[in-house]
Amino acid sequence: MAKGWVSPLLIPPFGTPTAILDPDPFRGRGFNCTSDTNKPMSFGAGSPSNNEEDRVVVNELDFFSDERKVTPRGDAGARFPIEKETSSHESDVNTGLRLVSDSRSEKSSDEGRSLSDVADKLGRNELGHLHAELQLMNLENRRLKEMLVQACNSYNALQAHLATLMQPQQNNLGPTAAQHENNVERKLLEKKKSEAIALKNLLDSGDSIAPRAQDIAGNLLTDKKIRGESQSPCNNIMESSAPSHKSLDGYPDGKRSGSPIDFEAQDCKPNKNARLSNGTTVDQPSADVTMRKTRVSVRAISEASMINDGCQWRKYGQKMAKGNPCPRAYYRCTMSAGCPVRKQVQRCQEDRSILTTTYEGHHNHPLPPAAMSMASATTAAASMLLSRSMSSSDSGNFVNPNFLGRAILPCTSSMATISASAPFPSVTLDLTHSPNLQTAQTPHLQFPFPGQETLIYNNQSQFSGLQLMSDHHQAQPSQPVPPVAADTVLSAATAAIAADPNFTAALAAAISSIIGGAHPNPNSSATSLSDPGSETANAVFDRYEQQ
DNA sequence: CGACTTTGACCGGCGC
DNA sequence: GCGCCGGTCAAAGTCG
Repeated sequence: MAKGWVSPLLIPPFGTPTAILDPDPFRGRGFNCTSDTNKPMSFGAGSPSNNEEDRVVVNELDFFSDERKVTPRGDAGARFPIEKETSSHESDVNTGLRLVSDSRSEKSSDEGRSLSDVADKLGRNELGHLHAELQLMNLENRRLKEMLVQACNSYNALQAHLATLMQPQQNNLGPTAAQHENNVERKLLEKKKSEAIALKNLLDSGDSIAPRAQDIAGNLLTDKKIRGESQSPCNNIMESSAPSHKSLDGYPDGKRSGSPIDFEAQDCKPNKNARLSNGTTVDQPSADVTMRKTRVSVRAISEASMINDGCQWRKYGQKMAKGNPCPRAYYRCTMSAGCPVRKQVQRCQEDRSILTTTYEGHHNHPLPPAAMSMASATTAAASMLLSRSMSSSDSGNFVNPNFLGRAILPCTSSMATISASAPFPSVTLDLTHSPNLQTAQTPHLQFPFPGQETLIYNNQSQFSGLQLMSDHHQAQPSQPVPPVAADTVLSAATAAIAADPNFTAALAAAISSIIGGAHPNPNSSATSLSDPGSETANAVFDRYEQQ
């Protein structure tokens, strides 16, 4: 097997967040974290395959397969199962024919021919079946590629259009028609981007569940235009709704301002100039200096020291945190000089198998494909956090009664954890539970989004997860829509969040769809390691409901 | 030799 | 003001 290729057949069910983890994912592996940065839409997570068609077809076969189980195969079989099986069949048939011919050498040539014909027909039937299946996959593959290209084109066009719209907006203070139009464009842009991400993930199954776990809240957007999109509405929120009293994260007015989710080119310390790798410092814009920190944490089961999230990290420190015998490791992103993104990794004190990864900051460089969905998901989570903090500012608490409570299912309470006591807003997504999609109580959970798309939860297959459907598909229910791989659920969650101006409700709905009515493990704690004051969304909701 | 990790020192925020 | 604590720095060590 060539380096960097992870067989999609080895991906465990989504409901088992125990990741296939690379103990040292970045060293000497030629892993995709540093490659293909110029091909953000390439499929297959850095697969070195020279035959793109084969690779994609294999992935798609995996989507269609009902036997997506952990069945170790040989390398060749994992990458080219059809070809291997086909050649195997051919070999068997040939061998069988030879044996038949040999054993029947004393019989008449007509009888031998007859037997050969029968065997040949049997083999051809199976071969034909496989060929037909292969053609079907190729057809579907082409269709998905076209969809992806279309989504990318729309995304780029909207990006360009948005850039022009952003110009006049900067000169206007109050809400104008241009701003309104900008908001519309923003929504469209985010929608298209989410669609592209979902499609990319659909075609990209060569990844372990660990990055998928981090997909939910792993990192922040890298695309500068998209970042600007995320920043703009947030700034609007800040300007329009920021109260004059103490902000919810405990900081007085004026101490922090600007978009909390935009950390580009800023150090994590708000009042400290970013120090570059060459030792020099650069002055940060005033808005960045007072930037508020937002953190997104992910809890996942991992035996490795660090889960693979598609980015490249360098350890710069380790400390013994108070109250936890496990050391906390500090990493910074090394994919670009001066990238301000940091992450902390710490094991859970109660359960050493659980790894908590906390992300902070915004990448200032393109991400490899494996990290793209993760980035957008985290941006969405941070945006959700921001929107909640802004809308609940007058309550004097970080979480308002609407947070997650209304839209989310009770079973999701252990999935999303928000912090009401941390000095900065944080959200913790607990992926240590084992959602059982097969026992979903809601067989067809559907929630519409602004625009044409609809996210549908489908439990007909454990791996169906979410399907991204357009009105076109809804109008033609007879047309089969290929089920999306389970890992795409997280991207679909991203899509849900990004497509809905109400990030909270969208996140709640998306998470609800992820676990699909699963019953969380009551023995598992959803409390954030780094934040003892964290509480589950439902607990928060209940507490505020009583007030 | 370069990239990376380790680890003690240092810095700043915060509570008392 | 002082001490605690989280976070970062940077020199030394390690590894391939």
